[in-house]
Amino acid sequence: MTLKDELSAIAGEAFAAEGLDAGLGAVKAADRPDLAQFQCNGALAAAKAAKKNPREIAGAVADRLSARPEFSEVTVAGPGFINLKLTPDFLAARIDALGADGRFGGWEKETPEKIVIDYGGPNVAKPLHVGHLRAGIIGESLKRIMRFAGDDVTGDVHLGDWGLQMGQLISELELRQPDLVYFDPQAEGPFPEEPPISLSDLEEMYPAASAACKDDPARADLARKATKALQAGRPGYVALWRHFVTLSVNAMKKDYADLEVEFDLWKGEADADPLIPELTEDLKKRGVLEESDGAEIIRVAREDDNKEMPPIIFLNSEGAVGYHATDIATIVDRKRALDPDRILYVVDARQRLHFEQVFRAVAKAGYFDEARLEHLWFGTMNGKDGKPFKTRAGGTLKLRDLIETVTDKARERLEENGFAEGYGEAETREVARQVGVAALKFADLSNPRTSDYIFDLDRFMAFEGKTGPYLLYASVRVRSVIAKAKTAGAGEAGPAMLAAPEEVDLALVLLGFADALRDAYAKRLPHLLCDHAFTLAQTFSKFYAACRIVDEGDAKLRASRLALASAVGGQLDLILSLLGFSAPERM
RNA sequence: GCACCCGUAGCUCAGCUGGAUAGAGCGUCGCCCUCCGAAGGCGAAGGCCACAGGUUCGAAUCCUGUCGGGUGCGCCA
Repeated sequence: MTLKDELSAIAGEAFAAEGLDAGLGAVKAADRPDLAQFQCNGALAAAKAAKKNPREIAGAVADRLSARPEFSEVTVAGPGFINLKLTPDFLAARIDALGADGRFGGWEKETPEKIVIDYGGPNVAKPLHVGHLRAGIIGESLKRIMRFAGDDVTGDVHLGDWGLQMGQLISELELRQPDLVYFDPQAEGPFPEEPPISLSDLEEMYPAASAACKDDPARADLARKATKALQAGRPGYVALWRHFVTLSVNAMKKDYADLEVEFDLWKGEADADPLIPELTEDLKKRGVLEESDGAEIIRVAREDDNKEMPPIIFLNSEGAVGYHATDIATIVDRKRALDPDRILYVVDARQRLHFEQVFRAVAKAGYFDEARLEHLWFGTMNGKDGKPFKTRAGGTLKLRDLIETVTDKARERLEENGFAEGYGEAETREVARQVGVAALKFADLSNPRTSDYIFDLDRFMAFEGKTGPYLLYASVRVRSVIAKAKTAGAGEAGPAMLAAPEEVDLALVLLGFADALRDAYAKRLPHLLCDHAFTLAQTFSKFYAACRIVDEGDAKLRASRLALASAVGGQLDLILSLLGFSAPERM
């Protein structure tokens, strides 16, 4: 139970005792911190429903709350706000409990679920670029948040490895090097272990093939035919396809590792392909598949739709599958392999219609409960001009280059501050990566998931204010002061004694973690956790500036402040890990 | 054309299951290191919440309309 839940329950009892709905007791953080710590606006709603004077109701409820031991002050203000302040003893007891809790006050789910989270979705043959950032970063954080809350979570990268783009690549190589053994229709293998091309060849071929297909229908037809042949299992094509996937995945793994994005499964569209024949039969049997213009489609429009809802093309007129079909088959595959309660998709907002279609189709077929499939769409990333992000040269920025830029910038900053002196090259490099990645990830995560946002490298690399490095700096400082206390013989942490306003504020923020985590979980919005982390770091900095710790003369006060600092350190580091990055030992 | 997302401080954005003086970071202007790490802290200036109606005791928040920006809409993913 979170602190606000607890206070809401107490206020709810008071409303109930007045013969009113207990739900009116909802307590929230005060809008006016100068007047209160928490407030309850239930009397206003109650008055509206009962046509009574809100101040009268608020007064009656406030009288009951004043009798409770938790509050030091209960007042009615304005049209009927009930303002609440907790006693220092109550807060201190909660802080003591939080300090003894290995979860640092973190919320825990009552009934855990088994969840598959599908994020990443990188395309084989295309290097990771900034467009892949958000899915990886947001998905990773949601995965960690859910896991911490108690869910059994499996993260799957879900590679784009089976669509037309594979046929485009195969046909492209066939046009360039028709003599390769892979293109002999009779060849059965075995085929060479070594790929016939390099990663950079692959990266160059894809845009070329894609552009060629766009301009030339005959060329596009070759690609479609190759796609179909691949999907039908032509040995040379399959062998070549494996090379493409391997080359590409190896490069991706390094990029994701540097970003601290980790997948449990490296499955792709192709892994669901074997289910297609069976599903085609089954869908026909269930009467959801129908023939139209030579393709096999599933109609997903509904009576009450207020917009056009095009059908899904399950098999195109060539008999090949696209991503609608593989997404449906993947759901069936996951159900069989893992039987999850829920499947979450962290994918660009532009795919909203697609997922709506897929979810409707699996519901129509009875494969999965539509309400347990969630498309957690995120906003598009734009450049400073508000248009989709491009480099100055007009191309896409590779993730690899971005990681390097960010690391170099962090390193410059470390050197300015004299960090590099006395530390080895390896440590300096790793710290620079951590700082850079924290800047990058926090900049992304601190925007609400659903908002579009402007990708501004200069702004992300400014390490002042509400940034990842600010959080890291706070964490490092907490650790540093605790270490100093130890070497100075300042004693151990002890029971909380909250006297200074900075101490009370810090205690309130620490106790707000459960609410922040629960909200971030429930809404699948990591930025709510970012906000809490920033507030925590900021409130700690104020406390740190106002209250001496190591050289505080009063031993009990010193022990209390050490306890506060160590709770901040623990909670902050925990949150950083839930966001998907971590603080270095020093910076 | 239809549907969806959005328009809040000079900039980038929170706040949107209606409630008290609309918040943060950056930028600007001041102040604070003989004091546990100044990537820090303190303070100031800065807003007819796109516009117009409506509902309400009360609207940035809900409803309608207008203007402006973005996205999606059967054989790409």
